[in-house]
Amino acid sequence: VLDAAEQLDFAPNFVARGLVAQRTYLVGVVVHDLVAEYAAELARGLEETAEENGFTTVAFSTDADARRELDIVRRLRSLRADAVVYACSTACHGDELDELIAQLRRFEDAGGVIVRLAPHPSVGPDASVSTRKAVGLAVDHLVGLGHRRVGLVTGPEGMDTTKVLVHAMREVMKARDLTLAPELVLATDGTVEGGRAIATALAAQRRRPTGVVCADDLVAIGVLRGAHDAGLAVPEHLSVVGFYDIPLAAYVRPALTTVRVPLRELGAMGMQVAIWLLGGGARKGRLNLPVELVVRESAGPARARRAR
Amino acid sequence: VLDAAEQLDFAPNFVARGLVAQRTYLVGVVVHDLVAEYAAELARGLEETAEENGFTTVAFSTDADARRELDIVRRLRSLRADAVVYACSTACHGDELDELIAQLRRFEDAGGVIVRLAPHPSVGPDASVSTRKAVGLAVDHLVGLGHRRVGLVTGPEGMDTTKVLVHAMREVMKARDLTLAPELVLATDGTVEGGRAIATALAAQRRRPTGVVCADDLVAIGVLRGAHDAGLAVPEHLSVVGFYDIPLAAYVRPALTTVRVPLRELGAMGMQVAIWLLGGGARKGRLNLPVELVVRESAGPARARRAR
DNA sequence: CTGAAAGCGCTAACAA
DNA sequence: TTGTTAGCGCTTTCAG
Repeated sequence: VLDAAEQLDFAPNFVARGLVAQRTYLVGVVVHDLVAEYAAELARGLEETAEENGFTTVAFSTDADARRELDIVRRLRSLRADAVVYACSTACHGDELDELIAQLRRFEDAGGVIVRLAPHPSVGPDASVSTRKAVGLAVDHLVGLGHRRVGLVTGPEGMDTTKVLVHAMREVMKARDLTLAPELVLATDGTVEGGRAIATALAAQRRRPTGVVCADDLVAIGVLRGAHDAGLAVPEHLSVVGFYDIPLAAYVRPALTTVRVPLRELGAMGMQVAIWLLGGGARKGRLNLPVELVVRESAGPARARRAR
Repeated sequence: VLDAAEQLDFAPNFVARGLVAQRTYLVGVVVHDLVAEYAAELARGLEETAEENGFTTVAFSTDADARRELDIVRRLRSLRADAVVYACSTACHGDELDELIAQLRRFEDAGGVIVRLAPHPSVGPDASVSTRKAVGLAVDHLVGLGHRRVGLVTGPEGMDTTKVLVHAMREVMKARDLTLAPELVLATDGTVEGGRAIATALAAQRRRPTGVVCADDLVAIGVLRGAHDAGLAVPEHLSVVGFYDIPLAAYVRPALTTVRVPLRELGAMGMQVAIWLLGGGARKGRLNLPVELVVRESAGPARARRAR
């Protein structure tokens, strides 16, 4: 019998197995946008360790849209995914947030495991990096280069990640006897285009920062482009520091100085936590992965600017 | 009863439904690397229309590795995915290719649907763009700018996509009374770094092309960087044309002149074909989506070069 | 038109 | 050890 099975190259039906075992070996991965390189890196890290452990990942993009986000949890519930790992913060507010929390609770009540790689409503991440440390690295680099007026280019206002970032930046600046004036917090929609637009706006400003740290490398690349188009030389007139160190960061011009986040490892970590929890393990405290400054070309010494 | 269900926000068990319906509503998506922006765009296109039709996509990256590729088909068979759409050509050769074909046949024998968005062993794609037309657009642009020695930067040798590309280029050049000399076919591993490396090599060459068309935008961005580092100005000393028009193409410097492929639409198309086939529809001929040249900054007029 | 029963492919518990 | 059976949550069929 077994020989026959082998000969036919029999592949056991995971669906049926899942039905009886009450385990589908499916784990959902939710990101804002799979097209963003850092999200894809994270997804790959998740996929790799999932695969090594017999799990299959199913990725969903929310597009930072609350409705989509809600739909996704429903689908995950329908699929009876064993776990879901959130690689992005939520876009839900008010009623939608309540709804999301309710759905998530139902998911957990049904035995589902949730792990967070980003801040989520009233819950910190299970694994992440210290935003404070990362921002500290960026600011120290800039300050070391003589910058005193340093700004922060953020993603969408209202997102938890943005709030955490702004807060960390404020703290870090304060610790260095610098202040993050309100006009130094530059909000964007979190896209490359948003970065480009903010750089254009910056170029027209009289008292602009001499250096900025960006919420992520994509936005930073947009800033690079916008600055160039507006005749603002990087790093001579504006220093920019990115976040994540995506594969392309070393290839743009000027090459991006950025704070490296070990995205693959973070994904791997997240999946390990999910598997551990699925195996009945207790939730441990937050795991922090190390960050590291990667010095390239986009940040340089501050130059005295004369009044126009 | 229904009221109670609604109140409990009941989510039907897709797994169980799949068991009886012999439909899992799962469709596999296989790409070389989800981190590559064009692959992610394609995946998003697939995901979107899948979702609209009640299907869920499960993405897998092969890393252009034959073993992984084989594993993926097995998993897909185990999962009883309704369909699989190949967004990349195969990395299998010889025995592995035979094995792959056998696995694929078993998948189909079990009622699975396969759709191809890239050339596959002895089978053309179900939906794609005309490589010839795309290459023609690129070459015509370069020729129109006065280039006569134009090279081709390819992905890995041996891949079907590479073969198709080289063949198309040869045809196109011939039709313009130009020849694609062997030394004008520059093979890379298909990564950004590969592009950078080839540009470095090019810079050291005496009789190098004045313009190159690249297998994809990522490689092209690598070329941009490598050329710059080697003191080769783009487009003054070297014109480069990319392929796909990924979101970042407009933001690198110089902004990439490229042949736009409607990746989202292609993904949507692919999923529609899969759904059509799943519904018992007959396989139609190959669907071709339009390509379009996007002129930006990386290709410029050819300049007479004096012998060194 | 509503309600009971059979069965999808597997696993786990039990019987031989 | 090996073989049999019940049942996972649904859908579909058939009887009421």
